[in-house]
Amino acid sequence: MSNSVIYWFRQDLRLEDNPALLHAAQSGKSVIPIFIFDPDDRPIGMAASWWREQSLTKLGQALKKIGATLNFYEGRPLEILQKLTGFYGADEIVWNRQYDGYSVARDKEIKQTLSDKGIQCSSFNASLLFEPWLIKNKSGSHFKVFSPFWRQCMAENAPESPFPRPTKLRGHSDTDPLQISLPTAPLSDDADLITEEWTPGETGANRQLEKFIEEGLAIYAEFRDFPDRPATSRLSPYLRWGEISPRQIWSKIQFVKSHESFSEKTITKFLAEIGWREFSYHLIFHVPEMATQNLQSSFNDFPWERNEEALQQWKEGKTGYPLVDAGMRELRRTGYMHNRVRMITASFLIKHLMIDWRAGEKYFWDRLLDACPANNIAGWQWVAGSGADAAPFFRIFNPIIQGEKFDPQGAYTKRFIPELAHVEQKHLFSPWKAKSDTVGVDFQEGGYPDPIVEHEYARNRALDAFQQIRR
DNA sequence: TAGCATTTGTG
DNA sequence: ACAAATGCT
Repeated sequence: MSNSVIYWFRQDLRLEDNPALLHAAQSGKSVIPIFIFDPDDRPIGMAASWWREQSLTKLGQALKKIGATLNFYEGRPLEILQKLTGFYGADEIVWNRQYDGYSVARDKEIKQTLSDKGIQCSSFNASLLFEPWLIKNKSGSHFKVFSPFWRQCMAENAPESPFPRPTKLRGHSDTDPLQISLPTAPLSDDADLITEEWTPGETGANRQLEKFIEEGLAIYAEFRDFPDRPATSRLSPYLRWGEISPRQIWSKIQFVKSHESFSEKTITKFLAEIGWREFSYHLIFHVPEMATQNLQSSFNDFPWERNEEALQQWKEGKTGYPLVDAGMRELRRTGYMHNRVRMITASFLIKHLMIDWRAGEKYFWDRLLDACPANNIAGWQWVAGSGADAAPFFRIFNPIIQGEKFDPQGAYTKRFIPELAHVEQKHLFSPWKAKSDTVGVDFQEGGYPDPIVEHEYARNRALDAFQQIRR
């Protein structure tokens, strides 16, 4: 009586555009939707855990409405799946693919082991517009540079349309003894702003996309780099857990493009950012070692500084560079950081403090709501210049100029650094110059710090280091 | 193969 | 204007 199918949720916490779930629903079998807390997965941080708990709760409710119950487990997926197929007499397991090294290896082992025992394992693409193995350059290998990669993607057939949400699932009335209840993931007190502007879950994701199209898309190309402007999509945490898919975003944007009057430029620019996400997954799939190793091996000789004190000051937003500190404090309090500021804070850690990008990557991973196994790694390597498009001094951001350029009113900076609320704009990004004036900045013990490193000195030191590792 | 591209800063 | 290296066609 093999008439049930196990649906394994991972990073696809939605019902719509979910090919594996649709496949399960259409099989006619009873569906057992499960989520497994895998102890071998890279541990996620507090904010991300909170998000996942919220999202899983919503998912469970949505599944209930269409007739199925979401079950939770903790342990090695292979063992759990093996036991569950036995318990439920399931002859099939379905899931949507992941692309990082650990997941690929794990899923492959599961597929092999269980297929040998007569369990059919089917996987689907639910989180990318283009499968990484389908995009190749003229010499037949994977792209290492974004622009030609995305150009090639755009030359491919348009991505598939989103799959419809299943309207009814045949549930299963039995329960098994392995189940656990969904662990709660509370937030600490200093993360007070995290819950303010987010609604995790599929409904929240779709609302966020609507909101972005209404309020952000038109000004996206012009203002996406201004952290005080509501011009970015803020879809990253939803994309992280698959509460919305790139296909859904793509299709919605195509619809809007043909029905409303957005400029070609702003739409192209936004879709290219979805493209950067695709590119990150493409890279991590083809070069899984990049999670811990420099893409460019010459970087293995880079003279990184070991400086725990500076690393800590960076983490706490106490470097003395207002825009860097504002970004790091935004991250600490909200679990989010604006994209432009991510590049600036990352650049500061790597170039100004000469601290290994992996230390920064880990901290972002631990703190970000949207910490993504592909984007976080690729983003840090991009800033480090340890990838194929290395261009070191193209990417030593001047934190003072960046502030003046992208936070010209100082609203973003002052929001997260109240100590600087009364500094006049011309000194906001170099407040040490205002010291002699009576501008009301407290530089005393516990007040706003002096720069922990001088910009010009740091820039030259970094350039020398890059010179050292040149072949 | 030579030209193009490449989320910038400095003088 | 110039600071460089690499991938790509």
